[in-house]
Amino acid sequence: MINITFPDHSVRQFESGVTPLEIAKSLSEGLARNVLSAKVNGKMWDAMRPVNEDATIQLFTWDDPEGKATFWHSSAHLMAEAIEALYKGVKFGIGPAVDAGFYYDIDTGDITLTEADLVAIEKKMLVDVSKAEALKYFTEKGDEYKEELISELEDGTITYYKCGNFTDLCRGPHIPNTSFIKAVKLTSLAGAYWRGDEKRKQLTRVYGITFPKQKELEEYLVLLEEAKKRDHRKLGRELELFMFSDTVGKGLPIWLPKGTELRLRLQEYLTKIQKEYGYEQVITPHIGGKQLYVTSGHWDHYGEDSFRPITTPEEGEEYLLKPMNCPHHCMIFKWKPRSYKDLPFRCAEFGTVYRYEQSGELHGLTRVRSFTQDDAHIFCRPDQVKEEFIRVMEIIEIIFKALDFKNFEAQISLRDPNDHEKYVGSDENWAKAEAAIQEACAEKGLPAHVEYGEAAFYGPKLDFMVKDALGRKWQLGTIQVDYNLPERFDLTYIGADNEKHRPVMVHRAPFGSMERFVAVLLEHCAGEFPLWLAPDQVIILPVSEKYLDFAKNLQSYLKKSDIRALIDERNEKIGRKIRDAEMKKYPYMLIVGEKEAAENQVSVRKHGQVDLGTMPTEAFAELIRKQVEEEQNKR
RNA sequence: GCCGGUAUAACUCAGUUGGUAGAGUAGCUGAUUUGUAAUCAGCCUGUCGGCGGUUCGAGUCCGUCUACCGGCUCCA
Repeated sequence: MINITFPDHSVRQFESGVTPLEIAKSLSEGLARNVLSAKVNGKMWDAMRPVNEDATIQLFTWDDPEGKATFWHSSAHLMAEAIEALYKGVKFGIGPAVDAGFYYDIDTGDITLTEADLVAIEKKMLVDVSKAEALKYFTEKGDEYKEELISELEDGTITYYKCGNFTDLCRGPHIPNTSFIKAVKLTSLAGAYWRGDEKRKQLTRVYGITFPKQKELEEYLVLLEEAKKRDHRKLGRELELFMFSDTVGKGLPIWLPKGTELRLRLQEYLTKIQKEYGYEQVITPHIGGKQLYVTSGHWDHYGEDSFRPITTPEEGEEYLLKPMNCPHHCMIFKWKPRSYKDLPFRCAEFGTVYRYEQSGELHGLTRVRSFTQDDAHIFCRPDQVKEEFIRVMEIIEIIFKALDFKNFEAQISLRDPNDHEKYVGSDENWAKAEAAIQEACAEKGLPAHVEYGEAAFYGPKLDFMVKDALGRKWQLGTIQVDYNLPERFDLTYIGADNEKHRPVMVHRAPFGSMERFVAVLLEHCAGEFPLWLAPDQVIILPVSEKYLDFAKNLQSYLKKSDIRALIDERNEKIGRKIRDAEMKKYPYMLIVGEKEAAENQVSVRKHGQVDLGTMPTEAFAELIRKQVEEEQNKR
């Protein structure tokens, strides 16, 4: 007999060799019907795999993320089996579960899969299946991808699965029976490099998702449609915030008047906070001499993947569109001798930069070739680094709070421990910089996960990652500790000992870029901006043309009170004006007719709500002022 | 850059097996003067993404380029 410990710490005895499924059955028939996989002593486990020793056990169903992962992983195998049956001679790479569904990377040889094939595969998948074992199979079959994976596994740890006629090398676990899978949707086809290496062969990746009930698939598809409605590219056009033009060039966003209004509000807000935090604003040119980037190391690292240098016609001098602001700011630091008493020097700029992003990477406002960073560089003494770092974290905290960004992930981006070639600077400096970030996070109590290989070439970063409407992760805010650029630019300050010392740089951008931030903000609020940011805060709706004069007086009064108001002057009925104003998501509607004009009042209607009643115009202006103040002070 | 897909009016989309393009919305004009989510009538709108080819004839078939969409790779 063995002792099985459950998550509630209760212990029960079972025969050695008992399976999780049998354990579930002893608890309840219903549970047994729904168990997909288990965790035994911390290891993922098949529901039908015997347990031979004392163990703690967790049982997973569709309601657990682990259960879903098992379900989808098995679905990937089911799909592979269907593909193998339909297309002879295809070879299989990997087929894992992902956040929403699964994929399988496949070498299809001479065959090109198209979307029509996906339907055929879906059908085939829902026919039959079972499970068993085998191994030399892959060599005999000549599947070099699986062979490579096998060769890296320790002997005795290899498990593999057979699914109908399809046999796979796999760590499992799998669901007890593929009849659990009742609904299949293969969602997309894509190329994917084998093992993520661009130099190796590109396989065909098939994405899909499955469910235990047809209804759940339908609900998922509806949810997807809803998410697409929040797409910032769609909302950006509908709300007239920004545009692109093939003639201007791809990846070069153009901010329309309403989008500019929104962006300026964000910039104003951050500028105010930065003043409180001792920043000084600067402005630098959009181009810089090539030598600047040779010195910084950027030319070495990105020169080939940048816009080509601009040259002067007579002298042939080379200038680069600036891809970042730090070298310019270093020159500002160098401009005059600095004393230890002057530090930290916090140099801020909304700096527009230009980067040659691969054409396939461009994506709405989130990945562009020209964007404006809410950039700043803090030049400080080594003993000030941690405090300065924490003060930047505070600024990011204030901003994320003001905008209700709750679901961000903090990521500590460190060097790739296996590839120091990619980075500049001494190990000693890197160690200091990486330690500073980790200490600051610990001190601030910020939960952050470490990601290796994600550092900038000159230093480690703390990145704030946020997901968009479709679950894609984007880096917004970033703070970077840099011991290297001060050395490369030979920056110095005079210390209390009257000797020269090397300052440390902190690069930071709370929004990241105005473009990406606005994109993610748009998707988060689905275009319903908080009042303080809305390009148009109030729309005045005259009941008929007779009240246009009153509406115009009201508008100029509101504008004097620093409230952004417009008038729907169309010759339409009030119901129509309200409907259109609702669809444009204006935060407030003011309905004015005979009664209001006579008494200098306004009837207030808030977006998404009903009639809020009538109030004097002064009272309304005060209400707006108060709400804006509250929204900006959620510290 | 790579793989797959898409491209028809300002927007959202129809357009059979090749026979020279249509709807709704928006816009414009007029009537109506409106009280909390669509008033009515009329009018206008296109190099069918560009270029080339097949054909008596191409929005439709083929090639190519461009842009966009979904991924991969990259992201100072």
